[in-house]
Amino acid sequence: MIRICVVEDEEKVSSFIKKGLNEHNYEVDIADTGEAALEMVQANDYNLLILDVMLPDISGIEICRQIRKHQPQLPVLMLSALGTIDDKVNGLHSGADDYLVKPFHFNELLARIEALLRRKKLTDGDSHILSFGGLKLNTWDKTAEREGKQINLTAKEYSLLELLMNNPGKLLSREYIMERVWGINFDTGTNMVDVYVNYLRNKIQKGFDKKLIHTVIGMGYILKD
Amino acid sequence: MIRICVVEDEEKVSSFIKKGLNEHNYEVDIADTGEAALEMVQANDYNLLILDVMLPDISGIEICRQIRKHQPQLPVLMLSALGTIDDKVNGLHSGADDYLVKPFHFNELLARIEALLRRKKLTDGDSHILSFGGLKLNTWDKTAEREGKQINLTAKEYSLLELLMNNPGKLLSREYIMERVWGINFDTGTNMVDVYVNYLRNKIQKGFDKKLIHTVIGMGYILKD
DNA sequence: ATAGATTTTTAAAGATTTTTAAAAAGTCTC
DNA sequence: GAGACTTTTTAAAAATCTTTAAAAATCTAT
Repeated sequence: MIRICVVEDEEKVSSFIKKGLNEHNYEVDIADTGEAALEMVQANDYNLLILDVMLPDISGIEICRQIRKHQPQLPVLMLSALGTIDDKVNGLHSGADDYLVKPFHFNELLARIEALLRRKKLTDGDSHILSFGGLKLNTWDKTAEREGKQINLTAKEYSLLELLMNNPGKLLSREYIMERVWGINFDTGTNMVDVYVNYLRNKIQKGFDKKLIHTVIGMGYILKD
Repeated sequence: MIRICVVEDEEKVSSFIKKGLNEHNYEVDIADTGEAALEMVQANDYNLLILDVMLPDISGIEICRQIRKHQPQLPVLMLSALGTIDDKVNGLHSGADDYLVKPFHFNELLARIEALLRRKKLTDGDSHILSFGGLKLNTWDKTAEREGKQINLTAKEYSLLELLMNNPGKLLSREYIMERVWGINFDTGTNMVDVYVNYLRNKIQKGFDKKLIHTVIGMGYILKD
C-alpha cells in the first residue's frame, strides 16, 4: 500500500484530495498544520508528501527545507495558490520535486504523483527476487536459491520457473506453458514441457522435503506447497 | 559537465533554451526532429531530456514511450503549447517526469530542471570511480585498475566494461549489450559481443585469481564474484 | 601517406542445451 | 486388479551457443 501525507489547512481541499486518492488505492493521512506535518513525516514512513505552501503556522517552503535535511529521498509535491514564477522557483529551490498551482484538476495532480512515484520506484529498484515456499528466484542474475543453496538454471529452465513463480497456486496447462516459454506454436506431438518440468524438479526439489511443482493429471502443473 | 538534449523544431525556442542553459554551465545539444532525437539519445549519454510534444515527424509522446523502453532512468521534461489537463496527463503517462506549458518563463524551466537533476543525483551518487571486486573503473580518464595494476582499454572495451560495472550482479543479454555498446541494430549474425567479452577477460582477469565476467549459456554475461 | 593500433568480420572446434523418442512408472476407471 | 491412459525418466541425436584465433578493414597519429 502506498502512503501519502497531505499537508493542507483548508478542510475542503484536503478532503477532496483524500477522497480522490483513496479511490485510486492510496492511503492518505492529513496534517492541517506545519507542526503536525513535521511530526507525522518524522514518525511515519510515507511514500510521498503533498505540501501546501500557505499554512497557519510554518510556511510550506520552510517545512520542505526541514524535511530535506533528514529525508532527502522523500518525494515532495508542492501545492499553492501562489502562481508567479518566483513562487514556483522558490518552492522548487526549497527542495520540492514538483510544484502545482491551485486551483488544479485532480487528474493532473494524480498524473504528477504517478510520475514522481514512478521515478522513485525506478531508483529504489523494486524487488527483483521472486519468493515461494523457501525457493527464491533472482530475476537479475537469473539464478535460483533454496535454503541458501545456489541453483544454476539453463535458459529454458529459468523461463519455466519464472512463469511458475509468477503464478503461484495457479494451475498452468501444458499449452499455456508451451506458449509462454517456447513461443506461440504448440505442436501437440512434443512433451518438452514434461521433460523440462522434470529437469526443474531435479534441480529444485531433489534432496529437499517439500515438493513445490505438482502435477494435476489431465490438466497441467501447479506451483504450491 | 551536465549534458542536456533539447528536442524542439522551432529554432527560436531551442536557441533560447540553449543560450539560457549554457549560461548556467549546462552543455546543450539540439535535435529538431523526432528521428534525430531518438538517434542522439541512443548514441549519447545525456543527463536530461527536454522534449517538445509537437514535432514535424514523430510526436513527443511517442518519443517518450520509445525512450522509456530502453532508458527508464533518463529524466524527461516535456514541453508543449498544449495546456489542457488531458494533454498534461497524457504526457506524464507516457513517461515524462515533468510537463511544462509554453509559453514558460526560463527561471521556472531552470528550477524544474534542477529539481529533476537533484533527485537523480541523490540516487546515483556522483563518484566517478566505479568499483567491483577489486576492479576499479575511472570514468573520467577511462582507465581501469585491478590490484594497483593499470589496465588500458580501447573505446569499445571501456564501453562494455562500464556497462557491466553499472550493472553488477545483473545478467545482461547479448542483445542488450549490443544495443548499449554498439548502437541500435542487432544483427543476429554477428558475435562481436562474445569477441569483446573475450578481449576484456584477457585484460582484466588474465593473471588474477577471481573471474569477474561469467558466461551464462543461452542467456548472456554477468559481472559477479 | 604510412605505420601502428583498433575494430570488425569470419570461421571452425568444442561445449552445452534442447529436442526427440521410447521405455518405465504411475493413475484412474470399471 | 486389469486395461487404458497419462506422466516421468532416460539417453542419444540434433541444434545451438561459446570460445578462440587469425585475417581483413578501418581508424589515428605522426
